[in-house]
Amino acid sequence: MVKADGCVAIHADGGAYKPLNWMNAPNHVEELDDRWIVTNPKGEMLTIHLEHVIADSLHDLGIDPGLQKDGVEAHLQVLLADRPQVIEEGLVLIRREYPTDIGPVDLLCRDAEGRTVAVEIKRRGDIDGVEQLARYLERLDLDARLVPVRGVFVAQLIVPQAKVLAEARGIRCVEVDLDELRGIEPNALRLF
Amino acid sequence: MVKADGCVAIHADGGAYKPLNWMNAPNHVEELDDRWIVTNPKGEMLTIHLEHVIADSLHDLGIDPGLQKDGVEAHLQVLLADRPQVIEEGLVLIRREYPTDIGPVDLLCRDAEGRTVAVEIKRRGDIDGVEQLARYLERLDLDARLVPVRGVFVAQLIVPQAKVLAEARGIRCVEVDLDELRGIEPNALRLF
DNA sequence: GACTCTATCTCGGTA
DNA sequence: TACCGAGGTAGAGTC
Repeated sequence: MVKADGCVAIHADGGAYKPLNWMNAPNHVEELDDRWIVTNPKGEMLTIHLEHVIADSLHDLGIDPGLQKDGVEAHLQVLLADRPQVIEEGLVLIRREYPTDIGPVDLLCRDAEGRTVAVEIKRRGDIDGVEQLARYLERLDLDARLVPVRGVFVAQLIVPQAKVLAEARGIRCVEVDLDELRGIEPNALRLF
Repeated sequence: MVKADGCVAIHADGGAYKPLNWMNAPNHVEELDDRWIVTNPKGEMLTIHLEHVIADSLHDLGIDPGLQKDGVEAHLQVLLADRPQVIEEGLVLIRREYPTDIGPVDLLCRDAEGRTVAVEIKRRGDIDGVEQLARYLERLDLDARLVPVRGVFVAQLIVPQAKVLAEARGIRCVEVDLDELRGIEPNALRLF
């Protein structure tokens, strides 16, 4: 299996997920008739001899949408989508996971003055989260139906550097408390 | 990726060899139109929602030939095939990897008295290695051209239990030193 | 970016 | 079979 970044994995037809052998990106794959020669900048080399070719196909899978493992961010998103006024008085949800060509915006809303607001939600608000939101704003500003769009960066904790950067980009920062949010959840499941 | 044993791995198109998510065998894959539901006896469930199907192919890759990672046993075999007298004075190689219907014998030799000798080589000599050689001897004794065949069990280290079992089976044990063998190798590559 | 710590770890070795 | 230790660890979280 050769992935988009050029990494190579040789799998057995069973057992664990770990390949029999592999080469991580970055590397260079030279495809000859009877063998592939994979080399990397470290000077390592892997030669794969091809006995029989049963299938050989190539698919462009586009941009990796990324993986969301942590349920906290998703939970925050659900809670805030249900109660956007917690972020800002008068805020109304347009749609959750609003798609752009560089990925989905967590919440797209409209504020009390009818202006479009893009909300990025993180568990912990770091600089890269601000950058991400800034990129989304750039894309959204190309849409005449939405423009002008402003951004709100929401997290349980926002680090000082992220706050500074957000301010410089004209992005508002809001810190929310997950437990408090859960507390005002009307149909919250409770064990005790 | 679904392997022959039924295990399932969901890979991103880049990065590491580790899947984003997976289910090890044994498990059951229910393939519906828009999703796959993987369940295992432990009661775990993984649902894979299919947004787009770009490719879907199935290949029978036959029996897994297994993987040989450790070069030591192979190296020992090459060295000893070249110099069988190290195992026993007067020993002459008939052939390496001599095939039987239950697998190949590492070395088939003839001793000073013209008797056939089957040699099993291991890095570490355990009981199961002795058992393996005993099985080979049983098969070889069915061949009128070779009979009677005796066995020699060769390893860098032979554990006491294996020695006892070998003696009981009339199999001679020989411990060899790989470094010493390399030392007498005539064309050995040397860095110092 | 460097460091630390976990893992549905995986995998091999040994008693 | 069970335990123990290393890994081309990988990957996430933290500072």
